[in-house]
Amino acid sequence: MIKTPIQIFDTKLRSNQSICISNDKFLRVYGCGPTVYRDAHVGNMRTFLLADLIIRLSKYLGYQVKFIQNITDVGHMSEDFAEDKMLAQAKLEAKDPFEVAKAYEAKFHTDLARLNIKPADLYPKASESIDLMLQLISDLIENNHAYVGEDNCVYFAAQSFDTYGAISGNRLDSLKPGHRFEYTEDGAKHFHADWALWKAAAGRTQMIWPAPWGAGFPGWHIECSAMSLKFLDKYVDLHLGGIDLRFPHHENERAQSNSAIAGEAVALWVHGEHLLFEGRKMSKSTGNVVLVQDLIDKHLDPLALRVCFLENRYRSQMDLTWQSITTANQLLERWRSKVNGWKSTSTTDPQEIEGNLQAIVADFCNDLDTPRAMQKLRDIEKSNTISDATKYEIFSKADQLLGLDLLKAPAPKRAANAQQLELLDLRAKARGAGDYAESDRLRDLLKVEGIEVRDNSDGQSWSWLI
RNA sequence: GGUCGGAUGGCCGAGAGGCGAGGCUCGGGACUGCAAAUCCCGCUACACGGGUUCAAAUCCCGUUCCGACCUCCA
Repeated sequence: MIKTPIQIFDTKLRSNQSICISNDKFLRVYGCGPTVYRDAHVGNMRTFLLADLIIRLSKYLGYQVKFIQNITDVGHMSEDFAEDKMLAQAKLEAKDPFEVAKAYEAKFHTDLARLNIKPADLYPKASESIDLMLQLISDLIENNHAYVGEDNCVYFAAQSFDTYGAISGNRLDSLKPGHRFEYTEDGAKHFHADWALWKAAAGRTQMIWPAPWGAGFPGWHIECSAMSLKFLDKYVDLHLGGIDLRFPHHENERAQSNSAIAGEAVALWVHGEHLLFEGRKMSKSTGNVVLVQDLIDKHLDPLALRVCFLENRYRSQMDLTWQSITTANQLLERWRSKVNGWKSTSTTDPQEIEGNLQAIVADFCNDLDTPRAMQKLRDIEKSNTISDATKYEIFSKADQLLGLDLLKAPAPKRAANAQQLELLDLRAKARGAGDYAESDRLRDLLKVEGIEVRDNSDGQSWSWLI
């Protein structure tokens, strides 16, 4: 057991815990991935960034990591059968459900790359892990944690698992149904809190598989148990996901996994808080869903999002706004421009570099206190005592953790069109001739075009307004 | 009803017993033909009521308000 210096808040124990490498070889990380029935929005990305930050930090400290993230392409059900998300979307797009899943999965990977989120070692798909799940379900029936209902569905017996509720704090007897949902007793479950491991096909014809209990498809929670136990060799050092998954998903997953191996299957449960957009929960019905592509469409660097996320602790709910994104974009541009300017000048101060990096790493190790690390970088940026070359070294090394491409040259400017160039030229001439009334008029016209003109000692320059 | 979190200046947000984080906005100044950018200066806050302490935004007790989850969700 290797105890790393990384401390992270464990939802189950409600306190910071050290991340440990239980097999002495590599950190075993499992993260709940997307259900690929729609585009992943920026809120999803925040959760995926959480895994990236921990993995970058671990690797920076010299540890090996094995990271598994599932792709849910089947079985993520609504209560209502007819509304399986995959199938509903497939119907909407008039495509084969697997085709739909494939398309959204590809987009998911694209968005991760845009945010410099490094890929997992493996992305197992639920649809390709049916055998694993069948085996696990059989094992659970075998050791009396699950039963086949009269409806040919297989249910997990919640009461067979002693510490059910340890993650969320819910107690089985308090989980009385009926507050938010009208609970209808379907008769097949022995207990209201039991959940389906295997759903009988009933009338369904797509995305179903044969099973000992009859054709059907897996429940949502079972895939994460099956995959994490299989691909991480029956023990997870760190399990990640969004806060909403704390209950019931992770509670159920824990019950399944622990029951299967007759022990604790996950050392630490870590949850990322949700994101609001302009003060409200991001949702289709509110109409405020923001995608990574939307940033690109607005000519913003997707990494500006990363800046926003880094400036807020992963464990606090944050409100994202276009204002905060554009501000972050400006910071990114400023840093890149400065970092490039700091390069290849003066001498470095190895002690200064080491001290600052250690302090930044210490912030990361302290439950990913990225806002504090960002602040340290702002201080270093402004310091009068640290040499430029030293600043360059600090920023370039810190970027291994931040993932902001700080060494990249500032974004090349989009070219203006012929008419805009003409206006710029006219303005330069008017100003050169001392015709300020005309040059100001042209500056206003250019502003309408989204161009901001600046006058410098050596003439005019311009940039796009965001 | 149960569970988990919150409440800090105009706004956003750190801090977790004693030194007013920082960012954004705004106001003043330098620079500028004017702007912009940049730099300098300014803006003294911790929901409420008790308590502990030499000292409380921070700890304790109580209250109010807000959000999330409760078998959809990152």
